[in-house]
Amino acid sequence: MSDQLTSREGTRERIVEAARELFFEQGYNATGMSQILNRAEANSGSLYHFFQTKEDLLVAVLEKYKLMLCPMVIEPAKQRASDPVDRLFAILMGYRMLLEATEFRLGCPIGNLALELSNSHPRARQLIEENFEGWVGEVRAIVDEVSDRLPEGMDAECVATLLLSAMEGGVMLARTYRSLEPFDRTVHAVRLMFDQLVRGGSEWSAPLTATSTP
Amino acid sequence: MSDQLTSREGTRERIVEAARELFFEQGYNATGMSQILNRAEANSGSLYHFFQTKEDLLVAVLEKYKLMLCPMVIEPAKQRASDPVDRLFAILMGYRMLLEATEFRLGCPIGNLALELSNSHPRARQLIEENFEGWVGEVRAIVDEVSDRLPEGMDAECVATLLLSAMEGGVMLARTYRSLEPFDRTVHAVRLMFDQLVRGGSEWSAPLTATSTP
DNA sequence: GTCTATAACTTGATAGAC
DNA sequence: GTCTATCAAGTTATAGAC
Repeated sequence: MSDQLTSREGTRERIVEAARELFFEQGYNATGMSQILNRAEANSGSLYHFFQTKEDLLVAVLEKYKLMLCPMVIEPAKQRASDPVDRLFAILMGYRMLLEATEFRLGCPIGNLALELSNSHPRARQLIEENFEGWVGEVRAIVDEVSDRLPEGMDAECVATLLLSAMEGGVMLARTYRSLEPFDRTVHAVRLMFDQLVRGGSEWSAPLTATSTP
Repeated sequence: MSDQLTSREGTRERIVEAARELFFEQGYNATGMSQILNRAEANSGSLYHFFQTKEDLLVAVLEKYKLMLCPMVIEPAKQRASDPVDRLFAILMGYRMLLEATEFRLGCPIGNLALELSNSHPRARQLIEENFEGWVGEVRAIVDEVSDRLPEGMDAECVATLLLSAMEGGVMLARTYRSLEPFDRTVHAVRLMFDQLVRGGSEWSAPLTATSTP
């Protein structure tokens, strides 16, 4: 760290951040390099000094998202709730808050790029996969805390994957409908099923097997 | 019908179909008009005779998808299963089959366009909403057949919305991972929760209230 | 590392003959 | 309704001075 006296890295970071915001708001193909340069207040020469192609810049954005997962998504949710199950839904509520605050313009930046680029940009696809994998890993770690209460045939990986799918789908519907209702309906359905699944929630810790009464 | 002797409508339909395929495979912004003309084997003059702008063509594609929902998605699934709950999951399996057949290149054409265009193309956003609304309506009608077995606090609209969100999220993950595993995990989790929710499936029709034993 | 100017190409869309 | 030719603007990327 601090290995070189040269370059405060200010310009590079400004460019990555501008690209990140614009890709988030408009998508990758709809965002032009000139637009990125405007927002970053940088010049073409600077951009292509750091990144050889537009796709290289996209890669840098997706690397940044991997670093942002915990400080921006996971930790804030953990601070808002202490019970494991509540923490899972606090993560989902983070996306709900963003949808509301931006009037449905912003949802999940990764999901945004996933469908647009998975067929055409292999390096981006790989990094998007790693971003999803990070999300599922963090969420699975929380689910693991209550995994003794999961019924047979259901493991923490399954639950975490469902939470990610439901979140991404719910965000997609909310942005399309410009309403929180489909997102809320999705989360409500998951929560209700979830409560039946990890029967009893945090108060009880009695492990459950196939057929049992509350 | 057959109101005019002129124009067999062949060209217009070829253009719409070519655009539909390319938007599905590549997205809207990544598809150029010239590419559409190539695939449709038509000329620029013909295209702009039928559609004033690229967005007008997109609108025609989304109108076509509304007509395709039942014959291409709902009815085939209904033919593959007779029990209502099985029919719901047969619809999801339709998307799984498409993912598999296209090696994860094609998932849901509407979800594809939803995230790309919801911020920037109001007319498209409205039509995408109508497509989702059609899907949820068809699925809700199936859920209604077992709605007497849903627990308190859960209605058919909620269940149908969860199924759409889970499908869209599952498709997104499968296309990103280039694997059916995340899709299957998602569906498996929903199915397990579902079976607990509409306890017993089609054999039993005993309505359930809050706390009860299997 | 940053600047300006611009190359090389593609884009969505149009004009006008047929 | 179809054709060819083409426009103006925008695209990603580069060149070369500073």
